[in-house]
Amino acid sequence: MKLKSMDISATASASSIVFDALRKAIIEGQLEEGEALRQDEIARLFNTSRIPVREAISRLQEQGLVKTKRYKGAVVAGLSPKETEEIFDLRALIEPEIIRTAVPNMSDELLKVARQKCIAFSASKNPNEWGDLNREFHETLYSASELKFFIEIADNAIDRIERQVRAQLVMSNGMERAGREHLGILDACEKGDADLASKLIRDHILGAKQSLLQHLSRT
Amino acid sequence: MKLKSMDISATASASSIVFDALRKAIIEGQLEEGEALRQDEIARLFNTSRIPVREAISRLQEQGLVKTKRYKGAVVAGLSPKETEEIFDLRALIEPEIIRTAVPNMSDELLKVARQKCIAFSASKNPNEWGDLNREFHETLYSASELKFFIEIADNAIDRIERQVRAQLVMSNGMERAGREHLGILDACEKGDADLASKLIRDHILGAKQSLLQHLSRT
DNA sequence: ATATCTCAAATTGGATCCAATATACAATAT
DNA sequence: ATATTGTATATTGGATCCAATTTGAGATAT
Repeated sequence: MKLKSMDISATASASSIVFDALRKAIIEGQLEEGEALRQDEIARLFNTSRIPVREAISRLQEQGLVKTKRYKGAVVAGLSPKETEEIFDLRALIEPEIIRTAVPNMSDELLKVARQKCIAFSASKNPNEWGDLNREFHETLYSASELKFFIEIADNAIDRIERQVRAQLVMSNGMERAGREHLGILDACEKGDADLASKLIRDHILGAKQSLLQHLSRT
Repeated sequence: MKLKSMDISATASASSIVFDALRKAIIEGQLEEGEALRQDEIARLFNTSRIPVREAISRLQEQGLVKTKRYKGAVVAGLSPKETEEIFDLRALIEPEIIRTAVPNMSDELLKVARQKCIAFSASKNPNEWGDLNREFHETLYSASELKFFIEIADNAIDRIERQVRAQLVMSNGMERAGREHLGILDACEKGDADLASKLIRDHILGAKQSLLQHLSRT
């Protein structure tokens, strides 16, 4: 048998497609905070029935991306400044540990990919791309870690504040600073200095928190 | 109006009832690892249709309590020793922070309740009760913290290893040691020593991890 | 004019039905 | 006897229908 195999049973169900699409729309800010998710409307958009939509919404609720009330439906979840701060603090606790365990496992190949993301991030002129590349840079580094639950939690935490982080990147010097910090983190990883990388990630996250909270308090 | 009010709109939906019941059955070990969850069977048990059951299962999947495969259904999720270890490490990172912020907010009333749970835990002869009281003790203390996301994550982490922790409590001196450590933690909270309480919680969790991993490696 | 009370439309929650897939077992061929 | 194929049954995924609840516009009373 020379056929290239592929696991057909792993094909996506309607509900998972809807889930992925809604999640993306929420974290990218295409659906704004407080906006209602109409099951019927979404079902029509995806040319399916409301059943998969409801399953997707219940999963989003479990992830904290939407809030639902019985007989009233789901709305995109928002965060108070205090909640935003807590999410950043959570990241500042979790992600340094991820990096610390990831550094010893980083192959040259992975570091090369990370450097590409890093460069692409700093070079990009497209605000929509910034969020993607920023995230891809972090996730590339984290992927070398074996702490899958830590990564799961970091991913969810990032999901919840992604919209705000994207807004912050657009702020004056948000991009420039992030790009500089990314380079420092990458250097530490390349040198194999896990403690330094860990510390820099922490500073990077706490710095972003400060910057975002200031931004929020001014508006 | 002298009527004691109650939010009728907050009455539980069928899917949330099923979710709660399944979650409880899983973490208490009534459903064992790898066991299949048949939608039809569960629907009959709760005298409902499969729709709410499916929503409940998809939420359980998002919580990591079951694993599902398309067209094959859901089975109760298990953990490898390595995964178990990671969950404990996660707890050892998160819960000390929760306690640290909780201690300054603990009312006398709350401390009294915590002490009751603590005493009841040490006094109980019923293994099934141990798990409940152990958890209630921790959650009582944590409830004084305002870190709701941290608590959310700790709750989920505890959910995932609850079965194993219960098994561990039954082990020789598992109960006795836990009871002793609880007292130490409670004392620190009553004295208002947040740093000490935080450190003791960390030791408590890491000690439980060691004890459980030894138990696992011997069987 | 304002507040209260219908009542129809919109929306969600749940039940029932059909389609797609997996599984187990019998039938057949080698 | 073993391996393969066909087939019936069990089970899940999804569509459609009905019931329960909310919402908002208009009617009515004060």
